[in-house]
Amino acid sequence: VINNRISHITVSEWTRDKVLKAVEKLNYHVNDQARALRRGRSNTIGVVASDITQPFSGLMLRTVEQEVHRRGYSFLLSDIQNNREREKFYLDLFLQKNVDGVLFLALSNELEEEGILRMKDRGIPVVLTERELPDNPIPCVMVDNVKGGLTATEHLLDQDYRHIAFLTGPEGNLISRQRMDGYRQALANRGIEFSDSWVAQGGLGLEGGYRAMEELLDRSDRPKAVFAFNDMEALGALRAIRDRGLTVPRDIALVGFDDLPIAAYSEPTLTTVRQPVEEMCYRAAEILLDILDGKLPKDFYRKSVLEPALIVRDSSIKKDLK
Amino acid sequence: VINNRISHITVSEWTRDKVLKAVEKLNYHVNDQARALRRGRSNTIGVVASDITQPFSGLMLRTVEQEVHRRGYSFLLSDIQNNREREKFYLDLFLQKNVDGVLFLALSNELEEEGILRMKDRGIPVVLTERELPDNPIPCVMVDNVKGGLTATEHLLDQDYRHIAFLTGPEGNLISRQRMDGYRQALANRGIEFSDSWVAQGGLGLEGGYRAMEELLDRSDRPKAVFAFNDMEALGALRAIRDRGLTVPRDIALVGFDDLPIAAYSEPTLTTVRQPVEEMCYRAAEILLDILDGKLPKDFYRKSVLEPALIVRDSSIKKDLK
DNA sequence: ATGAAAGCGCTAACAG
DNA sequence: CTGTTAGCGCTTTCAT
Repeated sequence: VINNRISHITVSEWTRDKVLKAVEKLNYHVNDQARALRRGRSNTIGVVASDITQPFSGLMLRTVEQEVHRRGYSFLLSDIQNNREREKFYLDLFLQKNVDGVLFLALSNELEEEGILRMKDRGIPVVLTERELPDNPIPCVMVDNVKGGLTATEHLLDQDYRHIAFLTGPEGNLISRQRMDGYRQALANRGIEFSDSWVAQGGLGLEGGYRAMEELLDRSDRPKAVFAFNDMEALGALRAIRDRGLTVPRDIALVGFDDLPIAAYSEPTLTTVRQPVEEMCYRAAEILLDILDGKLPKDFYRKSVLEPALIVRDSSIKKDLK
Repeated sequence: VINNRISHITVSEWTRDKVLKAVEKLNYHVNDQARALRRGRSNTIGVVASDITQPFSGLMLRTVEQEVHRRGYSFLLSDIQNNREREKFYLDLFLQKNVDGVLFLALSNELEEEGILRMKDRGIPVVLTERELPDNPIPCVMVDNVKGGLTATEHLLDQDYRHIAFLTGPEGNLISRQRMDGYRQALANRGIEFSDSWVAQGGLGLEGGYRAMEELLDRSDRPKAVFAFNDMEALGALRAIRDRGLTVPRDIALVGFDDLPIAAYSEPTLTTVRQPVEEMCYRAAEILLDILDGKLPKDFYRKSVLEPALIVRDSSIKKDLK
C-alpha cells in the first residue's frame, strides 16, 4: 500500500484505508536511507551551481527543483563559488550520498571539466547546461550565445553606433567568450575594425561592471555604445556612466544579456538579450531524469541549442530622446 | 583511519599512508546511507526557504551553506514558494531523509506554524530566522523590524515629509506587519495622524511594488514620500513613479528595506535599511548545529535580535537637488 | 590492538 | 497471494 505498487498486486479498499490510518496514527515515514541502501539508488540528483547568490541561479534552481520534484526525485545542492576545492568536496559528497545523476548548471569556467568526467567515469549520468565538453558526448542544453552576442551588437550597429565596447565576464569564462565571439563577428560583418582597447574585463556582477566601465571611460576614446556580458554587469556600468555625469542612452548606449526582471525596471530600462532559462533548465532536468528512469539510454547524447531573443528597451534607443 | 578517529586509537604513519593510497586507488567513498542508517543520524539538516528566486534567498543560503559545510554537515534545500502543500511535502521528505535538524529561513507568513511544531514534536531541533512563535520557546534570530521601520520613517520625517505612504509586503506577511508597526509608531511619535489611505498592498517583488505604487498615485492625494516593505518593491515603485513622469526624490522620496546590492546602483541610489543577513543566518545555523553537536541542550532557547542600520542614499535626500 | 558479529530499516526474491 | 528471509555497507560492541 505504502509504495503504491499498482501493478500485479491488489489491495482491498478496506485494508488500504486501515494501513493509511495506521501510518497517520503512528506518524510513520519510510526511512529513505534504508531504502536507498537496499535499492542501491538514492532517487537523488546532485545539482552543481556556480554561484547561488547570482539572481539567475534562483530561477534556474526553482525550475530544476520543480521538475525533479514532479518526477519523484530530490536533489542535493552545491554552491561551488567557482572554487576548485569546493567542487572537489561536493563531488565527493555526491559520491558518498550516492546521487543517481548530476546536473551541472551554467558553469562559468573551465574548472569543472575534470569533475564532470570524474562523475561520468563513475558511471553516473551527467547533463550540462550552458556548457559543453568538446571531446565528450555529454548531453547539454545551451543558449546560442554567439548568436545572442551577434544580435545585440547588430542592434547597436543598426542604430549607427560604430565604436562599440564589450564588457567581458570573469576571466576565462566560456560563455563570455562566446558572446564576445558574436560581438566580433557582428563587427567584422560590417567591416568595422575591432580594437583590443574596446574590451574591458568585468565580472559577473554590479561591481565588476562598474569598474570595467570606469576603466573604459578613462581611456582616451570613449565608446559610444557598450555591450555587457550580462545584465548585472550592465547595471553596474550604467551607474559608472551616470557617476561621470553622462547619460544613457544619449551619451552612451547600453545592452545587457539575460533579461533579468530588474532589466525592465531600471532607469533607463535595459535593452538585453533574453535567455530561455526555464526551458533550458527544464529540458536539462528532463533529459537527466529520463536517463535515470531508463526512458533514455545511459549513453544518450544530444546537444540542444536554444534561441536567444533581443529585447529592445530604452537604454539603446536614440529616438527616445526626441 | 578513514573516520579520522584521533582519540584512543593510534595508527602508524605507514599504515595510514597505505590505507589512504588504497582509498585513492579504489576510488572508495563511504556510503553515507549505510552510515546514517547505522548511526541513526544523517548529519544533514533541512533548510526551508520561502522563495529561492528572491535575491535575498541566495545570500542567506550561501551563508548557511558555509557554516553547515564548515561543521561537517550537509543540507537539504526546500523551496516552499509560500505554498502549504509544498511545505507539507518537504517536511515529510525531511522526515523520510532523517534530517537531524531544520532551519527555517525568513518565512513570510503564518503558514508554517504547524509545520514548525510538527518537527519540534518529533524531537527534531528547529531554529528560526526572521520569525518567532509566540507561545513556543523555539530559538530564533531576527532583525528588529519594528525599529527598522521606525528609523526609516523617522528619517523621512526628519526631512519634513509628513504625508508618508507605506507599501506592504504580501498579505499576511509578519515581517511586513512589524515594519509597518515601526512606521506607525514613528508617525504617532510626531503626532501625525495616520490614514488607511496611506497604505497600499504590494508583494515581495518589482511587480508588486509597481502596482501598489500606481494605486497610490491614482488616489486623490498623492504621498510626498514612500516607505516600501523591501528594496525590490521600492524599485518597482520607483519605476511606477517615473512612468508617471515624476522624479525621485524631487517629487516623491523613497526608502526601501534590505540593502540589496542593487540598491547602491539604482538611479537614484536607494536609501534603505540594512539587515545583517549574514550574521543572522550564521548565528541561526550555529545555534542549530551546536544543539545537534550537543554543545547546547536540546531545549535551548534564545531569541537574538539584531540591529538594523539606516543607509542614506539619494532617493530620500532633498538637498541633493540644489 | 585486532577480529567477529549483530543489526540499523528496508526490499526483492523465493517458498509456502 | 501471503510470509519469511537475506543482505545492502556501515558502526559499535564484545570477545579475543
